[in-house]
Amino acid sequence: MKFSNINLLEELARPELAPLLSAFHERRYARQAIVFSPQYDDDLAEQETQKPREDNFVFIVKSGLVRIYLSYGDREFTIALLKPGDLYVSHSNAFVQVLEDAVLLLLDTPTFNRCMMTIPEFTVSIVRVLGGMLKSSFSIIDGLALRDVTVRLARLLIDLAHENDDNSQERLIRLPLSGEMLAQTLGTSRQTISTLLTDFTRLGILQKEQRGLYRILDENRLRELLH
Amino acid sequence: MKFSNINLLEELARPELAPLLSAFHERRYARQAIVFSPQYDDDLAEQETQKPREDNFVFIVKSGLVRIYLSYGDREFTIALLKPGDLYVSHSNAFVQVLEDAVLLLLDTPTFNRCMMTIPEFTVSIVRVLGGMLKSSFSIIDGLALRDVTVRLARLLIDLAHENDDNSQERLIRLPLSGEMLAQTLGTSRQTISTLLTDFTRLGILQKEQRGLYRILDENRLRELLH
DNA sequence: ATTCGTCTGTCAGCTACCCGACAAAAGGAC
DNA sequence: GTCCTTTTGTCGGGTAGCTGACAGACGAAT
Repeated sequence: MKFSNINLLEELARPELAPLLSAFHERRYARQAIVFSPQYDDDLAEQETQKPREDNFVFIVKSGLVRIYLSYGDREFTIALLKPGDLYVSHSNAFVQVLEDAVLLLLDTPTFNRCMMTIPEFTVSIVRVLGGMLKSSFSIIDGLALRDVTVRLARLLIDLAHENDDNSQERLIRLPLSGEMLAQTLGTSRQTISTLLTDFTRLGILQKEQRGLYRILDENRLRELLH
Repeated sequence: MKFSNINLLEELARPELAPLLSAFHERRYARQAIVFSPQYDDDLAEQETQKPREDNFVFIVKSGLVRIYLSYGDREFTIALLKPGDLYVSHSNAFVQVLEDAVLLLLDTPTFNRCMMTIPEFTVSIVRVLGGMLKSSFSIIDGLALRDVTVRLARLLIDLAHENDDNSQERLIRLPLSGEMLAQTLGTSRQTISTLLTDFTRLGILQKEQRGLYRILDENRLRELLH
């Protein structure tokens, strides 16, 4: 769901990275805007013989919410949601969409490559971000290949509960997306998410406060679902 | 299946990277050896509060075949097979196992971090490798979340056919793993792989030459299965 | 307050694939 | 050649989850 804990806005606020920050171009996008749409080719084997893409890009979310997702026909799978401070490096055929009005700091590829050679601190940050993206991707693969939807949903709920640590006494979870969008994040259908949330409620693990807002009544039992 | 096209052995052969090459320690492993076994904790939410792992590591495969995989109970999912020249940076709870006697060039974390700050060429190579790993991971996620097993197998076969470009007239595919291991790479069961290979054979797409060796009779029809 | 569009819960039929099991085939060791 | 282990192909029953559909709930706009 989220790629990395590194806040690039804080990193770029450091004085030695000031020239780098000035190289980014600020751009505004309205909600639902598709920032990046890959030239998707179903024939994956041909990718090896294609020229390297010249329109790779890097951006940092300054404000808003951005979704990284894969798409095939009418099916979509959300890989990550990016919040302010998050950086994304495009290396694949993933779509980029703004879910809430956003401001992005964009960096063109030649500048990106030059900065990597001349500003080691930046490059190390990029490595850390890529490492976080990789770890998150492995976790997604683990969920899809080795677990079932119940575990994936339980994981999401626990993650969300911990993101709202200021509500730690209440254990309230505000689902950041509609059921349909959550389903796309967990690789399942909206109906299954609805069914499972109802199951968790009947089991006394959750209590629905209102649409999209749940209270965790028994976190230990939620954690038991992880096994 | 494979992470990146970058051959680090060739990269490290460049004169300016000689000090870096000398920092690697050479280590031998017998087939089946587990090189790295994570302290796997089922409770993923706790990972945010854990100390950073001190035993992250980097290695380059000098010879042999190495498998990167995830494991849960008796289920396993293979993320990648590394061949000579491939580099792996551990950032997650993946296992590392030697499938064929291997020689690895290992780099400890402090040296790794120091070299990243002092040798920009190395850092850029790391970024490119991580980018390749990420792209490959996205492709795996795409296959697991948005496609079915037929597509995943067809992709694998096409990839393998293109890796053996020296046999381009023959379109012979030597499966590098047993049916069971292939199933673990595609997130399915051995029986399903067997059934699908038989289906492809009955459809006139493949012809079985011997165990583990197939000829592609109709590559266009194999590619049609990708849609 | 009303209307409309989106979201949600539920249902029943369907399906892609799993799983345990067994027999046959294949390859390697002796 | 024999023996043993691993691999492979096949079968039939079972299941996690999908899918289309419908009605109700909810929130925003007017």
